Amino acid sequence: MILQKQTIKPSVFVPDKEKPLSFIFSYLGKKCKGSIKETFQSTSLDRYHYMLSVICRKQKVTQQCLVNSLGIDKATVVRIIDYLTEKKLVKRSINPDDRREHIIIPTTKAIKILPKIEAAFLTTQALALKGFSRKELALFNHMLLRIETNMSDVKLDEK
Amino acid sequence: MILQKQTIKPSVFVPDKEKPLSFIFSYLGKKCKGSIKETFQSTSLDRYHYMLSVICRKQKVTQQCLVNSLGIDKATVVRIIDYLTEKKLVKRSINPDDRREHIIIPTTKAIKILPKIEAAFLTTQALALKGFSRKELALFNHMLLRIETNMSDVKLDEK
DNA sequence: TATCAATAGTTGATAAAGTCAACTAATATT
DNA sequence: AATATTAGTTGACTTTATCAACTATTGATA
Repeated sequence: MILQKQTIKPSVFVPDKEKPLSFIFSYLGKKCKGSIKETFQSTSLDRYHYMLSVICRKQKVTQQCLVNSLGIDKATVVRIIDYLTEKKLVKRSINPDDRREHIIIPTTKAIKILPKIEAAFLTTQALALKGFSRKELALFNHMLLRIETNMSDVKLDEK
Repeated sequence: MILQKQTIKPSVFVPDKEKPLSFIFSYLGKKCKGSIKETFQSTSLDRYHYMLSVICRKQKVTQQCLVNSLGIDKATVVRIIDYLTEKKLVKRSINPDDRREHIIIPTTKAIKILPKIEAAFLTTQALALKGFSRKELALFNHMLLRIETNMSDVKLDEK
């Protein structure tokens, strides 16, 4: 007879009063990122998918604009743009109307992989929200929006 | 007359089809962590609030147990426990029933600040979910649970 | 118009948090 | 008794972030 050792292996996600929202959100965020990586198997880009999609979709994206869009530090943006430039996915271009600004231009390579990135977003979303009715989807989205509004004055914690 | 320059300053959180859940969750997670830090102003602990609360509340918490509870690498757990030990908030104690296991024991100092940590969790939660009816709260919680179940097979992305 | 303040971006030093592989010690399996 | 597995540790490394100091450019103002 095999005596299975009784180890404490609690579920990561037991809903109890004590589990803070910070953990739940961060945890689900990591899960979603993991899913996107699984779906978007590409040698050309292993991270910064959302950043690149913003660059591709918006017009005249400056680095400061990305700071505002993503809520990250400008120094971090510099390094990410360096990385994407190295990968030949974007180019910096000085704005003639304000020579301080660097407009980030996606390359054709980036434009090409954009649909795959967005497909990965949709696949992940479909996986996460599987079983949600149309009404529930709308409600959930609205709830997230309300939460964001409620927390708009709170500083981000980037660690 | 002051000519206000028209910069592109989009809201961080515009709900559109293209904004991936990964970003929304991570973003709200950071917001919540920021709120907890704001609320829990303490010299004794600036991070790992949730980790410490799990240690305080559960019985016989081993490091492996924390790996399972928080979904993080065992090497990371080692370093966090080192940090908490240095701060005199926990102690390692070898389990006599299985001398491989280190049971993490909270100190009285940790037990003392636990209510403050939990109060910060509740304050943040109240802020985030402000305006939610009792019914909506239950629904939201249930939706998060469904999402977690949907994604249980997906690997985490720890970056 | 000259001066000063503000803004966009860069850089360097540093910190936090994670990875992976190799390792020890203890326990479980066969 | 030999081997496999598990818990924890360590070292080298990577990613992602911070902050402060810096340049270049533009805006405000006296």
